Amino acid sequence: MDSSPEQPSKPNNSTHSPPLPIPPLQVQESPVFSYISNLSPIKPDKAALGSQGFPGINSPPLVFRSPHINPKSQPSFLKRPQSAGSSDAGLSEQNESCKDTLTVAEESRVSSCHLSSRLRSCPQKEFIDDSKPEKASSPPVCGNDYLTDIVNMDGGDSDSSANLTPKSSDDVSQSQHELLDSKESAENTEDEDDTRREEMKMGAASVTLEQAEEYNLKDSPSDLKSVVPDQNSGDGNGPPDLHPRVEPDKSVGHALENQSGGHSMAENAGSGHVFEVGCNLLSESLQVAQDCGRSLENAGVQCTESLENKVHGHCAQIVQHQHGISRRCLQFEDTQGKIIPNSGYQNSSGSVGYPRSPASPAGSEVLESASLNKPASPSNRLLANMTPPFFSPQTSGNYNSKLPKRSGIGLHLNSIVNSMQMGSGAKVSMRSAERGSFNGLGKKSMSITGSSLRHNFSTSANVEGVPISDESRHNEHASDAANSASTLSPCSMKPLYEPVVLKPIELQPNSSNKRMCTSETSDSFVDFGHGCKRCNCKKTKCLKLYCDCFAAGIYCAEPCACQGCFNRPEYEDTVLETRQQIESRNPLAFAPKIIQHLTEPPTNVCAEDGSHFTPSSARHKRGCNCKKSKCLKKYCECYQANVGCSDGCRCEACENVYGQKGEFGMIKDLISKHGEKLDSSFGTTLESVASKDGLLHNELYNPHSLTPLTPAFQCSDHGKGAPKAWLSSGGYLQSPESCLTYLAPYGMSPGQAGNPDTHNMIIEANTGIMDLVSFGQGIGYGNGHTVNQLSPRCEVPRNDGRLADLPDPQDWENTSRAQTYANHQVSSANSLRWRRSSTHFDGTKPDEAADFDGGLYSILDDDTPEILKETPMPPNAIKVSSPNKKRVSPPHGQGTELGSSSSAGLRTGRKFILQAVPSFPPLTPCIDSKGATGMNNSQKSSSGK
DNA sequence: GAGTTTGAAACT
DNA sequence: CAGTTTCAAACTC
Repeated sequence: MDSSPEQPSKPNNSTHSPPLPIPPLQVQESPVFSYISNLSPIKPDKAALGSQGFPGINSPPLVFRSPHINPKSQPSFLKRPQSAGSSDAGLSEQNESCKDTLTVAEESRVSSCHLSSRLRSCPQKEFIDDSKPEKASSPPVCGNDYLTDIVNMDGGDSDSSANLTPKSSDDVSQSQHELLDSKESAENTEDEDDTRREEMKMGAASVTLEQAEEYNLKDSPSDLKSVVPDQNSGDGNGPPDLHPRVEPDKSVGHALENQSGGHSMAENAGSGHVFEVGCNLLSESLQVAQDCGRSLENAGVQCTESLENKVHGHCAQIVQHQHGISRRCLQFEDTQGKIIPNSGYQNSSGSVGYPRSPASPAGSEVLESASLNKPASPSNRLLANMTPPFFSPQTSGNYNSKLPKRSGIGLHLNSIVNSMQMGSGAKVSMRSAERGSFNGLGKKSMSITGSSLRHNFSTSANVEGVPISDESRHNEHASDAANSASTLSPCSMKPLYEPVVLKPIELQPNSSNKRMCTSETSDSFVDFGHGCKRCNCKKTKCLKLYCDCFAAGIYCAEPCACQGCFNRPEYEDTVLETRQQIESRNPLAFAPKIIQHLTEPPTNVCAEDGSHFTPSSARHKRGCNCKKSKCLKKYCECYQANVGCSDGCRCEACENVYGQKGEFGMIKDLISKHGEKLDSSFGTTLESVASKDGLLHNELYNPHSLTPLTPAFQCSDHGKGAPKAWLSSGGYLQSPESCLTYLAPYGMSPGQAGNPDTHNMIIEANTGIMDLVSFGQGIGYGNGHTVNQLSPRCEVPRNDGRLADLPDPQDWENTSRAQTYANHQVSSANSLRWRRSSTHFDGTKPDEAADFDGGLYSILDDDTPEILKETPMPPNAIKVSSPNKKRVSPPHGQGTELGSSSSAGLRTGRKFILQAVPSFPPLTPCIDSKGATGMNNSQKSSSGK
């Protein structure tokens, strides 16, 4: 702050001894860097290294390419996972073994195995982090542990959890023990299994199992889809459609890895899905296991004990791997003290790119989400309470491992991580969190997380820290961008963080989560760092948006070839001031440029490249202005982000392979149509729902919901392919602008909790449309809610389909308060930002925004929030048909509430959310079956309440 | 590696 | 708000 806005100039003038003695290395190495690197939009390629996040800076990273880094990193990620488990192979084997072993008698075990395997895949990566932080203790059972944790967490809340966990947990525990005992035997058994497999020609059986799984998955509501997509995306296998994921284990693991590495963003979006999916998977897994068992039986497969043993052994091994990973993570944390999270971050970034980009966005998100789930940890529990709905068993099921990790993640880490998602940032955040330093601790770390994080954290802290974590992350990211400059005051940061941070568990988990990524990423991380591309600024001192590092909210690091760089921790004040100045001019300046609308399922094909990324889901906020590149070169931001061009783009001769201008319009139309329907349906439902404050609160406050949502978005984005998109998506979600973070909680939690299904429905059904609608609704309230609403979390659907997932009323209250608080803060801060953003979008092109994607964008962005707040619903929004908007903003006069008070906003948001839920079902039909399923759940929840 | 092209960011 | 300039990345050679 010392530096007044002018300071930026200082750098210029003052020579720039930019790099002062500050050992760039430290910085770079510092978690912050990793975090930054991840976050930094900067090219993921090399970026990771030294980037450090700005204290106040948001997580612009989303927008950035950093995610791309993933590609490079991906390998590392992949390696990690692999390494972790070599686990992948192990998993696959395990899976197979599980199949083999699936003998009827052990269906339960099998289920656990499947779950574990699935989880494992994810977990391994994620787990690592989580496990670390939380504890290596959770040892073995990886997935199981997670499950157990989750179960515990969920406690009585989640029925599904109860259902799932019990078996899984028990089985797992047993199997784990057995496995552990028989580790040695396990290897042998593996071989045996293989032979037996061959002998048995399990093919059929396996096929049946897979089919069953797939079937289950497919059947499973949107969650499954979401999950599947994510995974797929992650793997790259991705069945074009949603479910590609039949291969739960590997796919998940890969997805996670990949996501973390490159797809993170897309996957993040997916991650949200993942959570849901995870939940679904859990339930499904159980079913699948049963089915498999049946099928196997039918097939005449005979599972010998040896097979079982083998399976268990595999599981145990996996677990061990995880543990090992976790240990590593823990060690890192312990030794480094969480510093390392960077690695995770990077990974994530890599994945996501970041997050989200998303870090492995997906992975990171997943991890984060997992961490959320982790609630097991003390703080986590709070989260758990919150999370249950989201993470509840279901999620745990698949992602248990993942989730659990997160549990620990707690708020800060998560938030940080999220912000970092993209990468290194997480580490930084972690450090800061641990240090409690946001206040003062490493500027870097603080800087990295930036204000956004702080805000988020603060909110989270207020909230109790628990729930927010994940959400906070997203929020943070989102908010970060907005807040980054202004809000960031460290002071706020401290308080917020400390509370949250203090919670060791959470932090660790977070860290772990990140780390998981990091741990995995760590390896990759290094790669990233090296590979990361950094800025090469010569005249801007790296204090302008020209600088990718700066734009990404990262400090420049060694990899950078910049000259006279002031974008260094040493010049934190200057950096912050500059940021603020820029934000003052353009609140969205640091916001993610790419927004994922819903999540498209992973149509994306190749996650890795992101080339196939589902452009449809993500779009560039402002749109490109290409005239000569035809949007076929990296000159085009849209193309660079692996997203399609939208109506908002002013490009000429657009040939964007990810999607050309016109395409988006169709979506709008659909949305508008659907919107109308939704509106009508919502109207009734919403009102009815609205009455149910509890739900609303839950949704709003449900932190879990928050995080999940964002992830989903992220995932949806590019997945792997597009770093920026990723980031953007992830960031987007998170980005303050997106409001998602804040809103996300709303939409996500409440709505999700209540309507997870609906969300899914929505998302799946109309990815684009749905988003809009949901956004509109969400926006109305909270702004970002829309995102959340959209977020897959909704999908997460509790197995129960119950809204009940929502934390206990008390918790909710607390959370709600916290959220409200956060909301206020956020809203206040964000509101401005959002408004700004909206002005941006809207302002710059109000019409456009409304019209085309803008609508979406606006919605997604913060526009909606503004709208909601101020009411002036953009015509578009209305057009969009988001009934919510119409009703919400203007009519009820709630507008004031929405705008002003978080509570009001929440209420409205709740209403919206609820409405959204009901409405979706109708819509869904068009969209996807999934949506329908989701609807059912959501409806149930809504109706039930 | 140097130079050109490109489009965003910044400025007027 | 539009137009111009500046900037750094992307691209080409």
